[in-house]
Amino acid sequence: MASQSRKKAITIQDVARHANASISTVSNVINGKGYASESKRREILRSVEILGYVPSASARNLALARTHNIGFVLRESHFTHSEPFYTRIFLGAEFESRKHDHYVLLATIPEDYHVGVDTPRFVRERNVDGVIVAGKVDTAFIEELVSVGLPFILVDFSHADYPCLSIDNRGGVIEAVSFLIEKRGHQSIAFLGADMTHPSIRERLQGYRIALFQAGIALNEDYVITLGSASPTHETGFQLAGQFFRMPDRPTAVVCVNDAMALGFMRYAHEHGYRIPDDVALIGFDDVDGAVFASPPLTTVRVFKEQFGEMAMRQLIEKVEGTSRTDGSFRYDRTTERLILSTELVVRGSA
Amino acid sequence: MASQSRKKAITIQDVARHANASISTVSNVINGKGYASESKRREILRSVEILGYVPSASARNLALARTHNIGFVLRESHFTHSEPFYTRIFLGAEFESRKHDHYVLLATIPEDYHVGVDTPRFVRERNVDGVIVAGKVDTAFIEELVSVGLPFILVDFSHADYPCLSIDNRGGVIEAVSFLIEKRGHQSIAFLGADMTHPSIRERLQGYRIALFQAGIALNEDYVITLGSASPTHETGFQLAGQFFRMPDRPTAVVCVNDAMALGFMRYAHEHGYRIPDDVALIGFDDVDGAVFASPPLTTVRVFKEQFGEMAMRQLIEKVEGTSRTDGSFRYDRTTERLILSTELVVRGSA
DNA sequence: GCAATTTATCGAAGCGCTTCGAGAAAATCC
DNA sequence: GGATTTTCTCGAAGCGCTTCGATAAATTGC
Repeated sequence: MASQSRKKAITIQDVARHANASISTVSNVINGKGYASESKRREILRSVEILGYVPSASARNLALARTHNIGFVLRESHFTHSEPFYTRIFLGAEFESRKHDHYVLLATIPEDYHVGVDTPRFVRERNVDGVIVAGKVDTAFIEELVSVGLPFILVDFSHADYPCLSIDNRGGVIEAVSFLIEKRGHQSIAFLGADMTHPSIRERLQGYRIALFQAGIALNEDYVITLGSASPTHETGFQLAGQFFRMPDRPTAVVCVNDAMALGFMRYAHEHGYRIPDDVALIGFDDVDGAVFASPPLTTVRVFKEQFGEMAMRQLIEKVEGTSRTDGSFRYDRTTERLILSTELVVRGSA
Repeated sequence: MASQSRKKAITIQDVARHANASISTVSNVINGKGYASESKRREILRSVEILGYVPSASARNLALARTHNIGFVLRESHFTHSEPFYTRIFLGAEFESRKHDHYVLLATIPEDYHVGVDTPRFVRERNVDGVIVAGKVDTAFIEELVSVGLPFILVDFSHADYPCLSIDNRGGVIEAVSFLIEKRGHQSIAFLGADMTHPSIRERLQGYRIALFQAGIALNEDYVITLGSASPTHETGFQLAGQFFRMPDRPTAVVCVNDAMALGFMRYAHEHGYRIPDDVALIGFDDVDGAVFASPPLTTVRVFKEQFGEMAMRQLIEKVEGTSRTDGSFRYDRTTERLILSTELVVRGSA
């Protein structure tokens, strides 16, 4: 039965005794440090093998002041069971961490963060070597990390002063809008958004403006339909859709700031007899799981969420380990330590 | 910048010095053990406050031989990025663990497990207090856990000899089939399945038989359409749908062993002009994310995945902590340490 | 051939915490 | 009031590992 008590494990002591060597020599051999004669080394390794010795993580952590754990922090509201965006970033990070022999510990923090009170346990207990901060969080938290001296990287939340990894929001929307203009011949395109103070969302709006500019289409501010304070949810999309369809001279295409809103928009359209993409072409952003199941399937800007998490983890671990490297899939700007992950336009039925 | 080196943290030493007490007294006060005069206690607590002391997790782990970590193990193939079932169980467990001040470490093991080689790092390094095993895994692994003496609980994989938490597969299917018979008036119902050696799947088939029996409907073995060796995937469902529709005297309703197959079945039906639920009523099992987006939305037996993980975590932590309790949402059988999580029939458009 | 290195090996001092006595002081008992 | 018992406080010994000298033996240099 599994209820039997924990077995007393083999320690380095046992190995030393068995190999007729000192503890320090065993340690050296295991970690490939210092000197050791071939004979001794062999003997020790053999003992390790025979006894099935594996160093205790706890002891090692204490001695080295290093845990091989990475913290992953996001806002409580971002980790609801229904919202898969950050969850998938988390999974990507988790996946990557294992390749590097690290574990990831998860923690959420409230929207209004209070230093000390809300500090994730693992940072207080020094149980992580670094932390990944996902999404928009209270800057107080970030400053706390800085003051504690814990390496970190921000994901999906750009901040001028700190290392961060963000989506190419601007580029993604530019691609979407350009697609509507060039491939689908739209000339009047609306932009639906919410929570307009969020950096990522501002960048998306910028992308919209830039794309129009590049195409030589004058910006009509009426076509930028937003609900500044609300969150960009399904519901908000539904609401703004109402506003959109009541416009006297409405655009022939819509770009939503994210898929949730696009799906809300779509629902409104369905319920009111408008046809997509015939009456209005629609493009979202994120490529959430539901996008492909919508009818018509939603054309959207895909964000590689798992890859996003993986990359963040890789970056962070490199920093923690003190090395630094780059691979082809992202741009690296040494000076500001910012990485930008590119997106991909997924053309489906809605546009 | 975040690249500054780690700050030297406050230790129990510092507190002792500051409070003019011994280390052991500080430790006692903090952990509410032993004796301490009110004055001393107050002074120590004050110092803790002032210095912002938090015990180091690593040191505590080493001293207590306890990590406050729980391992979560599943098969590699079960944690692919696209299959959300176990992922959600994991998330549920993760969520629950945080309530109990535990962290969860994840690991995957290959299908054909080799003791020693494939052993998750955290069990070898004694970095967890217990482990949750999700889904069907090689028994060699389970036996290894037993031999190491690490408490564990199996999730979604019933095994007579070990503590486990499983879905009420039988009951779920019984409810589905009974619904078809009683509420929808079906008299001939097919069962589509695959991987028939899997315990959970066998139980579902059992449920099918029982329900028919209860309704006094004779079992027609031709209506049990299975592909024993294959996995119950979308593709398999599609394939078996072909077989189903070619039957001369085909049933008016189908119960699939899971949603993936049901969805595959549905696709076949669509592509071949059969209408659901008019030509054939369809019920799945699992209630995956995509079920609600199908057209028509899939009627299915919902499994509360997050809750599943939560419950497993709670059970395990209780065991680890040495306590034991029950709450109303599940049946508890002391003797075999088995929990069965009930399901819920979600009636949507497909039946 | 003898000083200067390099190589081997080990003991001991931490890392930061818990816990087990032991010694004092205070409270309780008849 | 002296013997017990209870309360208080602390030093010291771990937990299992790394690492810093120290010592000794083997190599090297000229």
